[in-house]
Amino acid sequence: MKEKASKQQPPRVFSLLKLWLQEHYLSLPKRLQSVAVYALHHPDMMALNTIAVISEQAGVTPSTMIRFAKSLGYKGFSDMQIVFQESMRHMPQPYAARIHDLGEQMPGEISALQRFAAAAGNAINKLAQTDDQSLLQASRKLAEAHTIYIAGQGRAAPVSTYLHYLLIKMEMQAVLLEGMPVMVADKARLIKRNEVLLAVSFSPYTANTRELVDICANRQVPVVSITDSTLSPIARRDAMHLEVLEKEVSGFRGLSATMCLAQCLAVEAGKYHSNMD
Amino acid sequence: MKEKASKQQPPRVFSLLKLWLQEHYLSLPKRLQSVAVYALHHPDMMALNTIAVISEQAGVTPSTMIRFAKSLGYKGFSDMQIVFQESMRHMPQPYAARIHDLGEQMPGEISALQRFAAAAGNAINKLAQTDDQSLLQASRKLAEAHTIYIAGQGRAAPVSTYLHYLLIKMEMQAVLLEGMPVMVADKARLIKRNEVLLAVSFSPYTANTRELVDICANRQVPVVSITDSTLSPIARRDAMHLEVLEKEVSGFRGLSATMCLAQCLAVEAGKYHSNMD
DNA sequence: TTTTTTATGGAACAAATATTTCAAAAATGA
DNA sequence: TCATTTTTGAAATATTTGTTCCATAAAAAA
Repeated sequence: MKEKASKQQPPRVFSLLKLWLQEHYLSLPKRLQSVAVYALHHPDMMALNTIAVISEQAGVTPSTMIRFAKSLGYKGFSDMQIVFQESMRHMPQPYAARIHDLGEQMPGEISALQRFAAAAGNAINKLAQTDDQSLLQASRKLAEAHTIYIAGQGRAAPVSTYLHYLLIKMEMQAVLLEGMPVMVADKARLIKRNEVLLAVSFSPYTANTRELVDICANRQVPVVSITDSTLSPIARRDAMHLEVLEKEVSGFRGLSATMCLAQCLAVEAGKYHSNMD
Repeated sequence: MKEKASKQQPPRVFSLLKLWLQEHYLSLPKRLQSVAVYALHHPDMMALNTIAVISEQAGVTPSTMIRFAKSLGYKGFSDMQIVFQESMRHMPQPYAARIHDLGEQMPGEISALQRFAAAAGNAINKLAQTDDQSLLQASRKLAEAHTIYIAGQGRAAPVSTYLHYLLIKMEMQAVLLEGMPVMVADKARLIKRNEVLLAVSFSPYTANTRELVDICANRQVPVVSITDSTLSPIARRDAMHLEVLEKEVSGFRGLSATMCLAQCLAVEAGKYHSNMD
């Protein structure tokens, strides 16, 4: 080994790397210092680009970049880059990072509750970052409708139950479509154009809910949907769709972010509605 | 050019790419469809990893990955990956930090969605900080029961629906107590001591659910409850109660943290249960 | 100053990664 | 059904990218 690598294990999380740099900054060679400054100021570059462009941006040679990584104890540049990449992955999701750090401190067991909570928090954060436009449009659509018919089965059932509860509380006309598939389909055929279907469906998309959407779309009844992907067969048929994606934990997807979205949709709709009278 | 690349310029921002996929999804070959699904569900992977690991995760061959990129009109995979990377770079977390803050409601123009998301995030954070002990005890209690009877009305209804869904999926015997109050009370009187009542109730506590708890407690049937306060009349009667408190936004309490707790409870119970057979 | 150590940049090298090619399989249409 | 087109996976290839090596320059110690 030529490079005087620090004997200790290199930091595997960005927050620790930062700390290390702050401490040892002064004792680093000139070029390595400028790399350190650059790395702390442009972590996204460090995560996403190749040595060639990073070193060029930082004003050093590729060799220096690798020396930098090795002087921290990493196996090479690529090894260090992983740390930056992970930090990006978690950046918009502070919960995951926290859990990750927690795991370092107490390598034993992270409680199930915390894993679930982290996943829920992530999903909610992602949701908060999405654009409101479609949400506002959708809620206006609901507010304008004479009656709102709500459909959703399986994992989506709790969501439709909640939407129904909220809309009723907001003094809006809402009907929960439940019961035998055939009867529900018949009911759906009676929905008028000044009413609206609010469909909730997640992968794997229940044929039943899909059918309802088709029925309404064909009859030019407005459809608002909540799904987990723009690729869902539901989303493709309607004008207005809202998207939430929950991560799987222990084989099950949560509903935390979805419920948040539902609440927001219903309350916004209620606001519009009350302003109309 | 072998690949029938779409003649138009490929989308250079992620949001447009999403739109494009949504439109053309159906006309894509099978494998390309699965790549599309994967790409939309794991944009971070697409941005940070190499073809080899991405394609492996997505369950396709590297070739398919490149074909996918080309079919969108990109020069190759790398060209497309840039779009994913950019989307990561620009993913600001304007309110993610704020979500973390407790109870701080900044004035100015914060969208409704973000206010709701913040409240949900707070509730989940609080939940994650609570002790697991009672959760673990409760889930064990559920796992040991022959049948789980679930009760919850009004705002609690979506929670019981979800719990029912989850427990059934975990291959446990679960019955949702719904319908006319009188009949439900009659059913409750038939619950045996080796079964359990899982009651969900929030303030203002519905007389109905409270009655069920009383019936069971008097007959020495175990009761597990989810409520929003240890002072709730439900909690006082049973041995095992779990607490979640959601903050009110625009006059309505959310259910995000509650759903998270429900999921955790059910999955943990399922784990115990499957270990018992 | 001279000697020794350390730091630096560029070129050669090795490893990995993306891309292309081609034959086989599947799907489609007659 | 058979012929034709499209789709697919595996291997070969080309390219990019990271790493190592070494000569030179700078700094530190003598």
